[in-house]
Amino acid sequence: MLRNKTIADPTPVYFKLQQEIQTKIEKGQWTPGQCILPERILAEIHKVSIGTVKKALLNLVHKGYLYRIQGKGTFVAGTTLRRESLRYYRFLRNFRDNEADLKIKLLELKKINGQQPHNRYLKIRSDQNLYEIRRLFFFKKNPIVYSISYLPQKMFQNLHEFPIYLFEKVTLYEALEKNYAVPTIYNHELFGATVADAKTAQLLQITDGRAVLFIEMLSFTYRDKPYEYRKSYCVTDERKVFNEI
Amino acid sequence: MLRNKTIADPTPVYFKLQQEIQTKIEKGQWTPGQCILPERILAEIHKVSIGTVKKALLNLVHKGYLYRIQGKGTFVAGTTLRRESLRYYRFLRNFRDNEADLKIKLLELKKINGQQPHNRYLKIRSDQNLYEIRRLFFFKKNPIVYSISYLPQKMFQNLHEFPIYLFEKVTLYEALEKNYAVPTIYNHELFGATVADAKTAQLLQITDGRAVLFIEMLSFTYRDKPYEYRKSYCVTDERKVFNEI
DNA sequence: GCTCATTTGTTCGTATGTATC
DNA sequence: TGATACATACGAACAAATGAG
Repeated sequence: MLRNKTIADPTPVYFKLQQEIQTKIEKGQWTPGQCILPERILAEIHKVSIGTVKKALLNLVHKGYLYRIQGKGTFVAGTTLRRESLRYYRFLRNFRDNEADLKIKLLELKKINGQQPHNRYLKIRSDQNLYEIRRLFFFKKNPIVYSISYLPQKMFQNLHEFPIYLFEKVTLYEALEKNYAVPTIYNHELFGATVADAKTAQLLQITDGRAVLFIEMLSFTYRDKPYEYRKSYCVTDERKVFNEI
Repeated sequence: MLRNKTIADPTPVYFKLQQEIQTKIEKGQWTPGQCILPERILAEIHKVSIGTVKKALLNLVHKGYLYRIQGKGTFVAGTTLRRESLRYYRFLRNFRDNEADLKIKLLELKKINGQQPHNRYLKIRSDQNLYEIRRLFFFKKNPIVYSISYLPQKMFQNLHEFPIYLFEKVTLYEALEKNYAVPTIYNHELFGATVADAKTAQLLQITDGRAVLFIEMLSFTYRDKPYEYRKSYCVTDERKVFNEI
């Protein structure tokens, strides 16, 4: 057992181990915060050297699946750790402004029939039904964002049975990660300017026909699976949407 | 010479080597595309093991400063390699659309006095002068973006002496990287919706007072030094600005 | 506060595989 | 084919952080 590699399979040993662990995390068999087996044990089990185990684990640290604490152990990471490369909106007046603290109000959560282009974006059949979540975000009592989210019912069963505060106290992605083990890996966004329609203008307390920022967002979880399509209308006179690349 | 570490300096050897190489690249002593010394030689020079050199080099590969080709060598990377974590705008109609190919027209390049908030954003004194670059971006003969860039004169001396095509054939960041060795490391952006003023509306060939997407961008090079402040006005009825996070 | 077992972090050295020219 | 350079893998030793007793 000096060499686990054969001529037929050029896949490095560390890579196989790395993939094995990644899969366990993606399937939810190893959950965020959990301490995994120490290097030494993993090396014994897989009959490889410590160095090989180290390489596999460090690669997964780089990819954001694990984090390590010297003297304590190796742990499964949650979305928050990967969030340094995943930025959600912040609202600023200018580049030196402090971040605005937003309050969330849930307007409506209901089941709706599948529709286009939503289902196409979510990569589900057109007859699959959706959850529709309408929310209003406030900055100091003033509404500044109105958003409508669409999620596959099949993926988030019984979402309507959760208490309302779940959607008002934490961001949607935090709620979904906790309750459905669906971490956000990356987002796609489209930015545009549009004119507020009557309903949106009323909700955002602006005059009908004013220019608002329109953002379409598609959020992806593991294996490039889209799980949320969201449309947002933002009042940007005072505060603009901030993005750090 | 068994251990290079002393009690007084707990900084790992690989980290010092890593920083040394990174500095050489940042200062332009080692330029993009250049092949650096092989592992073995670096190990001899610094009197460390191959493994330690490897660790330093692999970290810099991960940070985007180097790339390695088995059997050939280790090379200094250009901005393009780091660009996977640095996205510039793309224009799409929807999430499944193909990217639009834009043509650039330089409207004006002139020296102007320093002004606020520009100089503050660029972290330069208020008496330092600027270059102002006005450009128009076309998609199939139709203007869709009007942008005004501000750069520190001191940092880009003789920029006005470059031929016009430099600003029309390649993106501004490519031109700056090539001619001034100023690679883009990250951007900050502010998105908003606004109403086109008379001049902007005329340039973008839209009716006065229509909603346009307004983007403010601050670009940073090494050591968190801002080098460009840009304001862009985008027509987004057909195509929206795409962002991949 | 101290000791000690555990765990990760760093460094070394060696051998072999594989890609490039 | 051979020389060179990077990639993988092994094993060993010690440093440094953690937490329990």
